[in-house]
Amino acid sequence: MKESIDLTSKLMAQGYRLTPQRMMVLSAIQKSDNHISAEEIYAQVVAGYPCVNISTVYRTLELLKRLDLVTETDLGGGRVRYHPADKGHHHHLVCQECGRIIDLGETVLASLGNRLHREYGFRADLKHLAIFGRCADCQG
Amino acid sequence: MKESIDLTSKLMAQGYRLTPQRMMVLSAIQKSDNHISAEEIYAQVVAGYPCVNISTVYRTLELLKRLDLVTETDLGGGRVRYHPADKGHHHHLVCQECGRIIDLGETVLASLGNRLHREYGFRADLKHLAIFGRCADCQG
DNA sequence: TTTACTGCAAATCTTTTGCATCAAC
DNA sequence: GTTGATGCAAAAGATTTGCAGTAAA
Repeated sequence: MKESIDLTSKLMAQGYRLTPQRMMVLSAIQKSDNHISAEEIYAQVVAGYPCVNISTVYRTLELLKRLDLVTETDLGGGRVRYHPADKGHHHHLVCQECGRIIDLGETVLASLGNRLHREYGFRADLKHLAIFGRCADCQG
Repeated sequence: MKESIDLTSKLMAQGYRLTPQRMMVLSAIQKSDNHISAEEIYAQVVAGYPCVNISTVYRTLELLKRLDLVTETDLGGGRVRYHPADKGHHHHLVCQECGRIIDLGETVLASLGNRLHREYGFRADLKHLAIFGRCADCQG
């Protein structure tokens, strides 16, 4: 359980406390094979510990983001999703038809990033990029 | 006033009515030199016609999108912006530091789109893409 | 005159916040 | 025992909806 060691040490290092709620939120994110929303995390946590409040989930997500244990991706349409930071950054192709999320390898957008920097002086945060469209299955 | 001819004919063609509210919403979007939010549109419209309600603005935006008179762009973080469809599609670089929005020409992402289609079979809707990061001025 | 559109108020939905209590250290 | 974290409830912000009155055709 590398991630719980990470959590413990990162929390301790900055004077935060290790609470069951925090462990459960992190664990829910680690367990999900892909991107999970705040509501879904809440549902998972409540299943094991019913009296947890959703505001705690939000506060914990805020903290875990700050500690770089989870990454937040804004998939548009108000859909904010989380995934473990240690699973690596990746880009997302979001199918607007079926909602499927396809991960792109980190390298795919590298040349785009370089070009944006060269031509616009813009440092793109391509880690959190979501590209919308239609996946192969949904093209009628 | 090409756009009001467009509006009139598109409304008539489908049995919709031409109301001052609709004209004012469209005009606010046309006048804005860039991307405008629902609240900003509302503020503009109210300035000229105080009793307009914001729900009418939202309903009108819905209609104008359906009629392809305005384009909606989700810039993330719950920021949805509108711009005239006839001003052409473009991509956006969004500075997370100062909020500035830089438009990219349509061609910049063409090769990316081709690659996504070739390698993933994914038809990317790059018209509405927003890329986050830091603009040249905000890199400390 | 018909019925689509509007204004109003209330409802949603998601996320945030104030505060008293509770528990990790 | 401290004081940071939690649960609860209420607030906030953005958007949607039901409904009765209004006005475009």
